[in-house]
Amino acid sequence: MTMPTPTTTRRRTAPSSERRRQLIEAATEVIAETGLSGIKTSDVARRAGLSVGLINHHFSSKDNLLAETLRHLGDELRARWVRIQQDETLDTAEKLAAIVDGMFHPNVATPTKIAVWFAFFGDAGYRALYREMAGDFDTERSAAIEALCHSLKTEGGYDGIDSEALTTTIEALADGLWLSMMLYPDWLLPQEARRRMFELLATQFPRHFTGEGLGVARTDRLA
Amino acid sequence: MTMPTPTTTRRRTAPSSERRRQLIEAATEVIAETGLSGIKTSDVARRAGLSVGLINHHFSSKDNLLAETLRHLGDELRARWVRIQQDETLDTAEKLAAIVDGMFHPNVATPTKIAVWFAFFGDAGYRALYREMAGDFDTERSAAIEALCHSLKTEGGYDGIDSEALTTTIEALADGLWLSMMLYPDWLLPQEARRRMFELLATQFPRHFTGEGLGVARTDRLA
DNA sequence: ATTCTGATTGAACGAGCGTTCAATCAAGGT
DNA sequence: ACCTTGATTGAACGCTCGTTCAATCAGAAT
Repeated sequence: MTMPTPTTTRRRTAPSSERRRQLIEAATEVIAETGLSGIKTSDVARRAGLSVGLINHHFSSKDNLLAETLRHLGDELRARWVRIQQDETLDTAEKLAAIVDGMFHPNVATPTKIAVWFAFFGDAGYRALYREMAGDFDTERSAAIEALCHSLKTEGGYDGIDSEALTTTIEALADGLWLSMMLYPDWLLPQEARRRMFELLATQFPRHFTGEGLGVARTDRLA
Repeated sequence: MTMPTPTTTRRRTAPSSERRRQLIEAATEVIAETGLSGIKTSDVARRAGLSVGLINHHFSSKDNLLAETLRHLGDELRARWVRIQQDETLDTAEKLAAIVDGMFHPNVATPTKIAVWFAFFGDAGYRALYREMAGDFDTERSAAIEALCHSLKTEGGYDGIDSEALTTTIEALADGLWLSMMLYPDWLLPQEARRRMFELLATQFPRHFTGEGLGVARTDRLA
């Protein structure tokens, strides 16, 4: 029935979903390189190897393409997080460790993606969009981390822990480490940043964490 | 000699330095409101109550005005920091506390100013400019904090402190708290953020700090 | 008063860029 | 073969700014 694509010829048409993916990927790279203030539709099109008209055909406007780019980035992070949340085989400390690992995973904490996050954070014109798209996720994740801290406190018999305050600190430290990685990528590597996170956890939950990760010998099972 | 300015009439000319100040202030506000991607010379001029021509007269270009705006913000922070560094009456812990206080001082950690910092961080097109202008200061301050941590470690008899790692953590936490204050200003107030900083210090140097600030009863002497 | 200097204005200009759309093409259905 | 549908192209269009500059003005000096 369906003809196999002619082997050597590059297909000149593709389903909408693939073109959208290509354009979002190109937009991601261009935002990381030129910033939201400098991005041009012609640059994105050239990067994707497609014509400018396709942007408006598949996204109706440049602004919409940017919005979808942000949404795509958020979905990726959310999916990773949901997978952790729903994993019944993980105990409290393991979930917390998995969340932290997720934030500094090589597929997430790439220079390009971090730059795009901060581009949307940093530009007041797009910040409303960010809050609209990521705000719910931020608060959900916040609540989850707080619940985990609280469980660890009661289960582990830790006193004097303020779960809410600690959650703020954990998230802020993660954000700040991301910023450092972006500004001085040669000076702070994701691996090192991850260690700073676990050192913080180790000061609060010394019987569960070390600077390396989980205190109990256990390899990461999560991608 | 010099005529006193006519009392009720608003002066129609002013020295270059004052106009520059006015325009930088207006630019700061407009960047915070519209972002670097949305800023227009006409908006800045209107905000300052002056005409567009003056921007090019006093700054030669929009880009240059933005660069000077960033420089002005940096100078302010630097001045505060230098004053602390040179204050002979402060001991090690006091200096560290003063640096932290400086980062969350009401004149520094305003929503507007934080937004401008992140605007320059976040836009790849201006990030080179940021590094050029603030990079030296960043490394100087980093070195100073590390030296203070190291002193506190030896003077205070604290073991197992990695001054370099701790410095990274301190700075990253501060940056991350700034980000949280910007994204969710109603949820995280500077006062609260400051407390998170001192709680971190208290976990590392418990005989010198509490979550409130310096462990030894002592009011801030630094503005 | 007159002149000189530098500040100030804002309309006009022109480059840059997002968007449109008529024409073309690929591929599947009949 | 022919038709239909949807993808694709990129030149052309028009709007949005950043910049310029001739004209005006304020204030000081002579």
